[in-house]
Amino acid sequence: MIQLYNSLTRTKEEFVPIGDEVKMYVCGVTVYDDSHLGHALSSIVFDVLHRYLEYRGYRVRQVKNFTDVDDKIINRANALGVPVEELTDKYVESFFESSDGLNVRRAEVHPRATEDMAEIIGLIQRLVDGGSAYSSNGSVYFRVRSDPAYGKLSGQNIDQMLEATRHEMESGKEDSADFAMWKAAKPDEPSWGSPWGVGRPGWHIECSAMAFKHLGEQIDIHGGGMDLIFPHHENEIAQSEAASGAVPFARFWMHNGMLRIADGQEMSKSLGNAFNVKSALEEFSSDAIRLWILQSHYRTNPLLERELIAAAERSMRRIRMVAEIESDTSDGTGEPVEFREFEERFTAAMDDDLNTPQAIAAIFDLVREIFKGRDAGLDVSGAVESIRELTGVLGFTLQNPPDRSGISDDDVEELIQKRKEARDNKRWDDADAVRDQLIEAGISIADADGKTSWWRD
RNA sequence: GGCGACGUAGCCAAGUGGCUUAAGGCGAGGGUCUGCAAAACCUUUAUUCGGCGGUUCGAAUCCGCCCGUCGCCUCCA
Repeated sequence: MIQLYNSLTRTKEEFVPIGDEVKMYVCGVTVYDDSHLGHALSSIVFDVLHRYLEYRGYRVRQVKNFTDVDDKIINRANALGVPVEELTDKYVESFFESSDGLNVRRAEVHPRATEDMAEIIGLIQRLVDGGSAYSSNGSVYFRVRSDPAYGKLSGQNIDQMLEATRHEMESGKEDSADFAMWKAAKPDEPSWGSPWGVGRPGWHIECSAMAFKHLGEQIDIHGGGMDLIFPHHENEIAQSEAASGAVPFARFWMHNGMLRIADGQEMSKSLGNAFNVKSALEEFSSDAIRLWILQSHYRTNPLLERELIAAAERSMRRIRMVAEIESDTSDGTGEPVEFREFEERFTAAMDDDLNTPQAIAAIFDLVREIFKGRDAGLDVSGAVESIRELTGVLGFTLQNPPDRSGISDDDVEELIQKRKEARDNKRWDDADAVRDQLIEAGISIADADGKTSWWRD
């Protein structure tokens, strides 16, 4: 039984999909810049959920959107003097490059707001017709007080929220708590025709419209960062449920924690301290980044520090080495190493609200068993195969980290051969000189069973 | 002010009433192996879970207070 924490009820609940296929919507990114490790965190968490649900036998249809019309995009495009579409195309592509680099599987659908404009306008129309929204001066607002359940996700009360901050009453709003679903066009902005005049969609409505279009009016899982709980997801719930009458819009609301940066501040784009995914991938393997993230539970706030990713890179080495063992012991003469109990621990941990730290602990315990089994001459092939499968569920590639040494594989092999000759003739000083040369170049070597293995640090 | 999260070894981080006299990883010390290393394995590194009280046969886990850190309250994954 899979249990997931539902932000809506604030408890862990048994996960049972509504239909044959798990319908999962995850809030994607606004495409106006390269993605940073905070986006990577969210992508990796929901990628692992996607993979794990499939591992447990579910079919999954994941939708992850791109917000490609919004103030930040328009401002950035204007600042750069490029057309909005050119900017958004560039960063959609950049997002995919980063995701691919992190071995995040593509969602089944990656819709863009501007491509689903008909559905967005249609949904707004339904809300206007139903009385929960109203148009005013070419804009359309959601009438928040028409929804008695408003605030159920964030635990907020409308009046208390309004007390906290002084709001400029936007002209045309009935109530300052109301939010825009359609914004009347200003000069020089991208705009679309609508029953209320030319304009563009507000932020929240696109997710409701795209979820409806690509998944249906009631979905199993809706995910995103914790920072989206209010107002974004609160508004999505209000709109979606008001339009469809299907309650709840999403059975499970899942929210990943926010990255912490080293000085204790929350990472945020507005602080300008984003750690770019592509530059991280130049330094570390995707596995190291994933391990660093997945060694914390997804609802906590992982600490972003270079040294912690470097530590994860060292940890990955153990797993990679064990995953490469198979050929050495394929004769399988000894007793097989037991691995089922580790798989059971892995599954039990993952079933419990995706407890990846515990699942990873089970993997490391199995790694130790395999090394011990290998040294004792046991048959480790099944256990190694198990390691490959379990690490695959977590999206590890078991590929080496990026090469920063500047030395080719052939050169390394050649030097190792040279060292072997020296060792065969017991010219230890010569052999050690070669080893020092390799270490200097960022290559570590290990002699075992008459063979020398090597890896890049 | 409202809503919420957190404080576990040098560092990261699970565990949330007895199965744990606290997983796993990184780091560090000792040992086995090795020409020497490395890797691997063995072993040591929290009698204790921010502090003080309370509930209980029993608490890191529940309750209260206090100290400290952080997030959200209409930009944000």
